[in-house]
Amino acid sequence: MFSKSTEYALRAIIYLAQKSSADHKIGIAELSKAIDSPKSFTAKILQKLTKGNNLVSSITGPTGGFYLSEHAKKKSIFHVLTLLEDDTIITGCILGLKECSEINPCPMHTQYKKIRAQLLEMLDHKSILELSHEMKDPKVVIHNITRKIR
Amino acid sequence: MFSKSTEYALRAIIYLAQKSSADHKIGIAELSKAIDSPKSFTAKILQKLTKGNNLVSSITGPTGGFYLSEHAKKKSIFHVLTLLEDDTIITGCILGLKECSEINPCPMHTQYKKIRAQLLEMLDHKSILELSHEMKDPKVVIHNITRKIR
DNA sequence: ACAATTAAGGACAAATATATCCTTAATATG
DNA sequence: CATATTAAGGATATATTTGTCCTTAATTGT
Repeated sequence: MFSKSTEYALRAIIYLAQKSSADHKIGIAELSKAIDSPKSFTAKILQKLTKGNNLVSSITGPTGGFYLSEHAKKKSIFHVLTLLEDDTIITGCILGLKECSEINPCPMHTQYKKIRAQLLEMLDHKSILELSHEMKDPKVVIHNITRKIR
Repeated sequence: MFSKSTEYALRAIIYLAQKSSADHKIGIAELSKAIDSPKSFTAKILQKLTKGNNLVSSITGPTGGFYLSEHAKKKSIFHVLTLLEDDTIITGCILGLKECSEINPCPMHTQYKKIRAQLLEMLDHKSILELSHEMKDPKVVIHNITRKIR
């Protein structure tokens, strides 16, 4: 479905939405451990999201780290996807045809467009913050676990 | 959504379902042109689908080529996916978590499982043949076109 | 000013996906 | 049998994704 990069990004963002704020920043060590992702690689991805796209905020030095502004927490998952230029799932043809459209659809177009609409709904309807609230339930996880919490 | 390999495979299969039979085989040249895919690469993918998985049939020599048996045409798109070992879309977590399940769901699990069910329905409900019938409509395309057919 | 801490950024390494080319094997037809 | 045609298969090339490592810059607290 998504690339590893996108998966790590989404997990990171959801974790940051839940745990971080301007006066409680999260270091890459804690973050990558919490979401079970490769540290340096995740750092790169976060860099991308801080750069021009001020989705993620970051501060260097002691007590520094990453956090999401309250404004950023209101953005949708879909918004994050667009920053990583990975929205082919929503805009592209399921068979990879460039010209597939209402006028000249591929054989799966009619069926797939319904699912695509729901995918977009799922990705764009809730904010990152709302989504992170799922994690108030202790059963809900954002990392690969060994023992299951019931 | 799918890898290039899978996209080519699905387009090829749909084309073969429509155009081929045991006594009308399609050569790789015609096929790759018809579905607008790299010839040799597509040949490799078809090889995979002929090997143990007798989904695609092939005959070498003059009048040879690829075709789908009537039995194969009754298989679903999802069946093709499983042969290419690419069914993570159906079985995997949208955030890439290994342990994501009903017991320990990721924050998107509940929403995504509905969409996943519909994806599976789309991929598994119709046969390749039924799907290829869509192409009886001249507007429907399986390749990248330059001029649009209305 | 100094030392410690943390993200930024560059360089590189490894793995995987995508693609091409050439030779070989099979088979139909004259 | 000879020739032409077609897929099979191996070797290799290229691109992209994923991942690591090391140095630099920024910032904090002493």
